[in-house]
Amino acid sequence: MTEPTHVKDTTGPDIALCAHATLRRAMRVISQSYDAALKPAGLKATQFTVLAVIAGRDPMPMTRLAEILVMDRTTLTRNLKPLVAKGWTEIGRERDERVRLVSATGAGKAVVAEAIPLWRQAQGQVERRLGADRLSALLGGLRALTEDPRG
Amino acid sequence: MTEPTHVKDTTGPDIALCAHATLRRAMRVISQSYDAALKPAGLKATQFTVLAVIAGRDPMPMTRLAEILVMDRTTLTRNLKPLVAKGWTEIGRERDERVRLVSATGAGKAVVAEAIPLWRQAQGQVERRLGADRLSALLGGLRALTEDPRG
DNA sequence: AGCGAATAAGTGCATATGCACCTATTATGA
DNA sequence: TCATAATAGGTGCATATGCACTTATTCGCT
Repeated sequence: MTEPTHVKDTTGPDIALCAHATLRRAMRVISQSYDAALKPAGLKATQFTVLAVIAGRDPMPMTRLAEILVMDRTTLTRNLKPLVAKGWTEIGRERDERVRLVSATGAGKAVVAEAIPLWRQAQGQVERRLGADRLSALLGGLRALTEDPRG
Repeated sequence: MTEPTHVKDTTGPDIALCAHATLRRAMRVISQSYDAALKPAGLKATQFTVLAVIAGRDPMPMTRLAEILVMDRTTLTRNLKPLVAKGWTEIGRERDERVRLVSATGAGKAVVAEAIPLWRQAQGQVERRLGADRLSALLGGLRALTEDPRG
């Protein structure tokens, strides 16, 4: 690879072409949109994502959940804290004392159910904005960015 | 960080279709890639973005910089702290005592120059992965997501 | 049985993020 | 001029993020 990007001056690369800067900027904007939509349910967007995944599955080890969420294990540990504090998530044990089994409580599943229509609002806004096709292509590109080259 | 895994959810919305979850997941992966590439320069990816923008412009008020970066004003205040602490950024004053003028020091501009080849590495990886056309389309979609509907 | 490797998870540190609320300064208008 | 609004910015609180390091438990092998 010779010239991956075009940098026209000596002061810096064009931030508009930077995949990281563009992603992070979009993430900030979209997060606020989803956070606002989910506010009536008392959930942040990130918490909704975690809780929705937990709610649809059997209790599973932290590391497994982190894999599913493509999230650092130690980040997950802390992201679960407010969910446990609110009684939406439980941390259980099994024979192997090293393992923590994460699961959603009844209240947790109820909150997810309550939040789904709110989530749909935010998701609908994005869809209307880009169009279903463009959004689908966008998410596909993001997934391609995220996938393990070896996987 | 862990490897991506297929997510199938029978009770809630499919997280794979959620714009927020997909964006955030991609952001985590890409951030780590850029952070790792920029590590030799002693910069995080977010710091590089801020510093690169500052370095290419005249001193400007915090609020103006926050607008350019599409970043919350109070987030910017704190993001500048480590940059000031390392002597890469300066906060100046003008006649209007309310205003803080943000600018890059000589050392700050030097660090950006040092980091640009490292940034190119990370950017090149992403380009090779998706192809220039797909990456261009992806970033275009992300910008469309970020833009103010009212212009 | 017992030792070392592997595995599962937590902590310390530093940064990133944004809302609600606050202070300080400047502009405005009766 | 002075009360008030508008503007620029900071703080407190809570969460999100991940690397380096640590602890606890189990596995594998001899």
